[in-house]
Amino acid sequence: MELLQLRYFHEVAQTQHMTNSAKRLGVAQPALTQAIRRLEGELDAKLFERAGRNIRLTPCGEALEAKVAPLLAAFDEIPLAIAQAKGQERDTVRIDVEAATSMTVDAIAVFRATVPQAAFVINQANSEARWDVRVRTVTPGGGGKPDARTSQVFRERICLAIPKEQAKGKSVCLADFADAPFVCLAGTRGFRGVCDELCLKAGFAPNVVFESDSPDVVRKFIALGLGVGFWPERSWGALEGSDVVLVPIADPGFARDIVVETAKHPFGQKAAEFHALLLEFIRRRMGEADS
Amino acid sequence: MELLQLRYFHEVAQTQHMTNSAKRLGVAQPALTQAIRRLEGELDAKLFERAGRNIRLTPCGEALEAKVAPLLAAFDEIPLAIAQAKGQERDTVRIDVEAATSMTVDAIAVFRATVPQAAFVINQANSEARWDVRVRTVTPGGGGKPDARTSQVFRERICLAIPKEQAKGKSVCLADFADAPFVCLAGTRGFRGVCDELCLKAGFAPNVVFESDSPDVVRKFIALGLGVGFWPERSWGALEGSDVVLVPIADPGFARDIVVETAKHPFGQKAAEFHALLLEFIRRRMGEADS
DNA sequence: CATTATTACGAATAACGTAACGATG
DNA sequence: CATCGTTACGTTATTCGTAATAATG
Repeated sequence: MELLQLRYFHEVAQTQHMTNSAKRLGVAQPALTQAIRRLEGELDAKLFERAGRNIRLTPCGEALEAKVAPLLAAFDEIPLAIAQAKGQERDTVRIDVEAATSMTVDAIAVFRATVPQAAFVINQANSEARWDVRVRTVTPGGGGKPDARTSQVFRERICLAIPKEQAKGKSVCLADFADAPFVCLAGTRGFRGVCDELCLKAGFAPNVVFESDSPDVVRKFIALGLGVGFWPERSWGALEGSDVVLVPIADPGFARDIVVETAKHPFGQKAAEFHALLLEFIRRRMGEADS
Repeated sequence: MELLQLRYFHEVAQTQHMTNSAKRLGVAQPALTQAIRRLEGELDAKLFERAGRNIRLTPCGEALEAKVAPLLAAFDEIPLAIAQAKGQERDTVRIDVEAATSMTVDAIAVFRATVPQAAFVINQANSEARWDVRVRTVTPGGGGKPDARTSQVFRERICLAIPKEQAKGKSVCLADFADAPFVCLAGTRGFRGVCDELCLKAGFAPNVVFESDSPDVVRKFIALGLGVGFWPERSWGALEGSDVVLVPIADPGFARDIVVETAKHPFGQKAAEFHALLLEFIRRRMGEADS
């Protein structure tokens, strides 16, 4: 049961005339007859019957025509739908955000104010899905391979958020917090993964008393003084609560790289524009930039 | 854009895996790749893109899948729909009724009481449409060719309906009604055609003062005594009104044949049963039967 | 006898399968 | 190096078109 046969059938069902339909279809009459015959054989039902010199739909043929007509119309819409999808895609930006979420959504808000017709599809660390722009975080020296893709790296220090009264100098040593309660993000990738990796290198094992997969919750716990926690210097914004301060860590290597990647080949015009804006946006907020 | 290509595409879109899909489809992997490539070429859009070792739907591919999936499901229903139509047709009787309408519908009522699941499709003298049973009327000797099809003929006299006081004998001569007002059916086929033909043969020209395409209206006019009119002896039933009588016509040839035909080949079981009942029904009402 | 649908047969097109290749983790 | 997708090429199968045949009014 091929699509061409059904198109032929539909045409003949409308005109109830082989010769005329053959002309309109641009094929020879025998080809039409054969195609109809094949269809009848596959469906095991007579679709037309002779009525004098002409032919006429059988009841089965009428049933088939009722089924087929709307389907063929739907098929003819497919190329249009594809073209629309292709056109729409030019204004769609697909983002895979694994870090720096708040900065990214802020950038999106700014972008949409400038380009209202832009559409966004945002996944969180779902590497299966397609993405035009991706924001990840890696350890500075570590396995973070910048990849063959165009990428841009911003480095920032990882600080420790501690109660104000414990802040004695310009920086702190982790060893002083061997027994302190830690509040951490949950999960293995992103910021948590970087912190775990760095602690491992420094030979330090934080006493994690509370975890959450929401940075906002972690922020609140730290702000309430319930524990200390790692905190990126800038990208997460200032900590609320006046009795908590952010101090650099004296131990070496406590920093992270935020990597902004763009898909290799095909990404729409608006994705490129957004990428440029996102880089500028992050650069301004971070105050420092490295490639 | 062939149906097979779309089936292949649908399968691959679901698994996002060429090799597995090829196995499930029972074709070689290269054939799958080629089919997808052809489809992409026709639609002028990339449908899949490489994601590492595997492949992934592009946005256009997702749009196509959304369009195609329900259509393929609908196509798979076609054979079932045809089978249903074929089965249902066994209990459907298609009738083309050009004469003896009241008797036919009475027969249908009787038949349905016996076989409730039977369905009827009734057209009035629409020879284009398909019919299993056909009821026509022809002049006895005339061009009415009983056809190669199985047919059954019932002959009845055509009488004249006249006011009772004018009825002087057992029959009347048309010449006596040369100036009488006639009430006739409109149209050229059926009973009217037979009457016109017979009058022409008899060298008689009725003075038609009123025509209607509805036998019921004609019946009323005659019953009210507004004119005289031709009336089949039995098949239209008795005339209402006690001051009108039905008298035979002395002029020769005033009769009509009611022809019941059955379609040559394919008509369902119930159509055959109804045909038998209709013949018996008419035979009983007419009192006389000829083949 | 003119028109319409069907059958027969040769030719062209397109799909498939095997094998070799390229890419990727 | 093992797996997956792609390209190359020879083979097979299906479909189409021309011509001849049958049926119908």
